[in-house]
Formats: sequence, C-alpha cells, structure tokens
Amino acid sequence: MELRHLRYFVAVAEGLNFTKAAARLRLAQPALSRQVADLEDELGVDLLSRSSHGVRLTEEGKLFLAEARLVLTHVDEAVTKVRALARGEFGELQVGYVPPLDLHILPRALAAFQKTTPGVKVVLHDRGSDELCQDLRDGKLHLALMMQPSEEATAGITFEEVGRYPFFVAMASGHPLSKLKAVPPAKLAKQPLVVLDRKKNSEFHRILKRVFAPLRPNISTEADSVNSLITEIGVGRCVAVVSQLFKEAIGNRLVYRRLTETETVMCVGIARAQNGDLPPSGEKLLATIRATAPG
Amino acid sequence: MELRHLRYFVAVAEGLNFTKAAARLRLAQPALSRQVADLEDELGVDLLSRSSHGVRLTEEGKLFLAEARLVLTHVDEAVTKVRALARGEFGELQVGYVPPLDLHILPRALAAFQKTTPGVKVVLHDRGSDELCQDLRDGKLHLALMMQPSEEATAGITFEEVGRYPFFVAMASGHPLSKLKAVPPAKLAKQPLVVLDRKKNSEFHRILKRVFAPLRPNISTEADSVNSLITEIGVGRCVAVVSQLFKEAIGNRLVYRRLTETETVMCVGIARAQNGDLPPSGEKLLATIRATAPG
DNA sequence: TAAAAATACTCCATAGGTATTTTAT
DNA sequence: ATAAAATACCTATGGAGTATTTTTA
Repeated sequence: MELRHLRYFVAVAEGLNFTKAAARLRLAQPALSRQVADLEDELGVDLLSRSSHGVRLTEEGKLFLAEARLVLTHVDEAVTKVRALARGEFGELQVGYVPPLDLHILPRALAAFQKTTPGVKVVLHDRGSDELCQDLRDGKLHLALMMQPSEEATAGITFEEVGRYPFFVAMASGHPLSKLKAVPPAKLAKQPLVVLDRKKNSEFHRILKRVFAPLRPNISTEADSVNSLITEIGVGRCVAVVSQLFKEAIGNRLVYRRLTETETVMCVGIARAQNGDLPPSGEKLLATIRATAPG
Repeated sequence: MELRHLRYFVAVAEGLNFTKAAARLRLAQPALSRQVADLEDELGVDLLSRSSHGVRLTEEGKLFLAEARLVLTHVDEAVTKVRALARGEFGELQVGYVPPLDLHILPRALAAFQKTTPGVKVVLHDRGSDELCQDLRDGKLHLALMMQPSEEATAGITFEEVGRYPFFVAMASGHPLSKLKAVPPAKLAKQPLVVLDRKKNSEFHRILKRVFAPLRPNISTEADSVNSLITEIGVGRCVAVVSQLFKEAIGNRLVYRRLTETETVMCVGIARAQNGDLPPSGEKLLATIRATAPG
C-alpha cells in the first residue's frame, strides 16, 4: 500500500464518482478504478459499493476514509514541520547562561527573536561556566552566553565576542567607598568582597585575580546566586566587583563606582560546539543576539 | 511522496547504515540510496548526514523519523481496524428495543456476544415500536428487538421471529383475581388495566384488542415506562396484561396468572432494514440472539 | 586497503493511458 | 440512449538491479 492509494480512495470517496475524481486527479478513469480496486484487494475489504444509484461508501469505507484522511494530513504536517525546522522556524533551542549575564542581554534578544521566529521555543538553562562548556560539547546545549573561557576550557568550543564591558564596584548606598568618584584596585583590595560561588564560576575568579594583580582580592563571602549577592551587598559590609551588565540590569537598588587603573574588562559572548550541527534556528538566534546586543 | 519513502528512510535511520538496511528490505543498496535521496530532494531538507564516521541523523532527520514512524503505525492500525470491522470484530452496533422486551432476551444475548466479540460496542436505544421501524429504515439502527409489526408498518423491514410467548395477567399479591388459577378475557375485561403509553406502543394496543375481542379492554391508566407500570400494579387497583418475558424478567415482585381462552400470543423477533447493509458484526449479534433466545 | 555510499547504466514492473465492453438508468 | 464503471490491452515512467567509482577510515 502506498499513499497514492489513500489519496485516490479519498478523492473517489469525497465525490462518490470515479470519473470526476479521475479528472480532479488529472488521471484517466480506468487507472483510478484499478488503483482503488488494488487497494480493496490488498485490504481484502470492499470500501465502495458500486451498485445502482452510483458509488456508495460501505461501513468499512467510511472508517477507512476517516483514517486515510488522518494519515494524509499527518504526512502533510510532518513535511511542513520538517521544512520549518530546516528554515529555523520551528523547534527547540537549548540555551545556557551564567546567571548575571542573562539579565541584560537575553531579555532584549529573546523578545526580538520571539517576534521574528515565534515557532521556536527557547529553553534557558542556568549553569556555571564550566558546566556550560561541557554541555555544549555533549550537544545538550546549542548556545551559551558566557564570559570568554580560558584556553584550556576552549577545546571543542567556538566563542564569539558580543561585547566588552568595564567593571564597577557595587556597594550599599552610604558605603564609605561611595564618596569616591572611582575606585582603584589598591583601595578595593582592603575591602571585604562578596563573590559568586567559586566552584561554578572559576572563570570569574580568574579574571578577578587579573584585576587585582599584583595584589589579591579580599574575598570574605561567597553567594550562591545573584539575589544572595545583592542581599549581601545591601547589608553594607561587603562590596562586589560586577560588570556593567549587572549595573544596568539591577540598577538603583545599589550604588556603583567605576573600577579604574585596570585594562581588564569582561568579554562576553556566545559559545557553541565546534562540530557544526547548530540548527538554523540557532543561527537565527545568534544573529538576533548580535543585532540586539547593547553597546 | 509515498509510504515507500517513509519505510525506506525509517529502515536506514534505525540502523544508520544503507547497506544493512537494504539487505533487511531485500533491496539493492543503490536503489535504497536513490529513494532516500529522492525523499530528501522532495522535502528540500537533508535528513541524514553522510559524513565520515558513517551515517547520522540530522535534527530534521530526527523529527521526520518520529513523524514517519507515527504515520506508518497509523496506517497499519487503520488496515487492522478496517479488516476487523469487515470480519465483524470491531465497530458499533445500534440496537433498538421496546422496553419490556429487552429485559429477558437481551441480557443473555449481549453477555454471550461480548464474550465472543469483545471489540464490538453495542449501543442500546429504548424506543417505541413505531419509532424503531422508522429508525431502521433511516439506517439509524442496525437491529431492533420488537413484536411482529403489523402489515402496514412492515414496508422496508425484515422481521425474523425469535420466539412466541403466552400472555399473563400481572397483579399485586392479594388481588382478588389471584384466587383464580387462570384468568379468561371475559373476567379480565371488568378489571381496570394499566398499559404502556399508547402513542409509542400502538402494536401492543392492537394485540390487546385481539385478545379481548369481541369485548373491549378497560384501560384505566397509561404508564410511561416499565417501572411506572410495575408501581401501578403494586398499588393494587389495576392489573396488566404482560408477556411471559415480562414475568420472567420481573419475577417475584408481582403475582401472575395465565391468560386463557385466547390463541393470541406475543410474537417477538428481530427487525432489520431490507436494504442489506447490516454489518458483519450485526450478523454475528443476530446469530447470538437466535442461539441464546429462551424457549 | 577495505568498507560504505554515490553514480552510471540498464531493465522491467507497474502506474497510467486508450479503446472498448458492460451495466444500469 | 446515456452515463459511469469495469475490462483489455498498450505505453512509458521510474523503481530496482548490476557494475563501477568515489570517499573516508
């Protein structure tokens, strides 16, 4: 049995007339008669009663008509879906990010993406930078928004910079450092710092070391999430080194001062697996992130 | 696109190897390669990546594989269903009956039928005898359990007798008539009778006239259902003329006396439309009713 | 070099066409 | 007589086979 048999049978059953159905199918009537008869032979069941008063559906024919229609529409939908998937207009994208980074870049990009490409569902995954690299290599993630990974973490990963952002010192309003216009690392090194969990964010800790070199940061507390970090800063004892993205996303709840006397900036970008099976929808999202990335 | 393309693609996708899939399909490898390539051409989408390390499914291929499998199993199920329907092992039967008649004949028949033919769902319809004939002619019912219809109602209907049952007089225990061993029509004619709704059961009223001729029944109350009828009898004022089927179904709640001095009996049987499109499952049910009919 | 898929061609099975007959109104 | 479906027979598309080349491990 082939789809042809189903298409032909449905055409006949809809008009209950072989001749007209053959014309609609651009087919000679005997060819149509034969194919439908072949179908009935294969089933071993009469689908049509060709008595007087023309053609009628048998009970079996009614059942098979309904089923054949379902099959044919199912096939059509499958074709439509797979083509949409190939055009990047359908499917699911697994996107990872390191928590503070999503807050400013992703909302803009996703809003724009959902407008142009509503059929694609973006599933976000909140991970540490090391996990992100692993999941990209394993194919569990299509894309990841993160800081530029260090050399050793880069194997099998392609990183594309989206922007560079200077560092700020975040503190509670009324904090002594807020009297300064800008904070140099030498002054900051004496302050107790709160940072995100070291195990999950080794990249950030590596950068922090560079910022303070040759001094060392005075890490007093580790926070397990961005919210905990903000709360700790709000208490007033600790300050934190954050990127401009954090400042713009969190805004007025804290006070920010520029971190000076360092060339180190935060390079933020999109990482993907090197083996090139990023789906077309992924390329589209990538283009949207590039286009909407702030400054 | 034909089912062949789906079958071939699924075979390749399952083994991720053209040569082995071709062998499984009893097909030469180039033929299989061509058909799968044709499918991809028609879709305009690559389903398989034929890179190094052999054949792999693309994202589109994974989606299409799932859809193709669904389509193929759907087709198989449709074939199985339509064949089962043709064998009378699947489907729905619309069966009508006149209320008191179902109580004894149908439970036996249906119990046996469900054992031999569990795939067929019997939908019962409680109707008056006149409605039954009309619904049979309209094709709304496949079979109806009823009294033999009068000549004029028989047009387009085939009636097959299942059994003949004598009449009884049903009364409350302690009713004066219960002192008799049997009741002749002449004595019964003086008693107030309760009967089922005349409009819906003209056949029964016709028979009642024959039973009492040349006298006339003294109809005092009409009941709209068998339950109402039983309740009315239980009150003690009215009695009812019922068939043996009623007596056997209702049993001890009432007292029964044989109605004598009449040859009139109740001919009960199965009616069906004369145009012969009773489905095979209907023939099976008919056979079961014949086999299980009491006496 | 070996193994697997693609390409080139050939062939034939069968889908589809033409002519005609059958059947029922 | 007409209209519609079936039958008979023919044609030709394209599905499948054989032989070969290409590609990659």
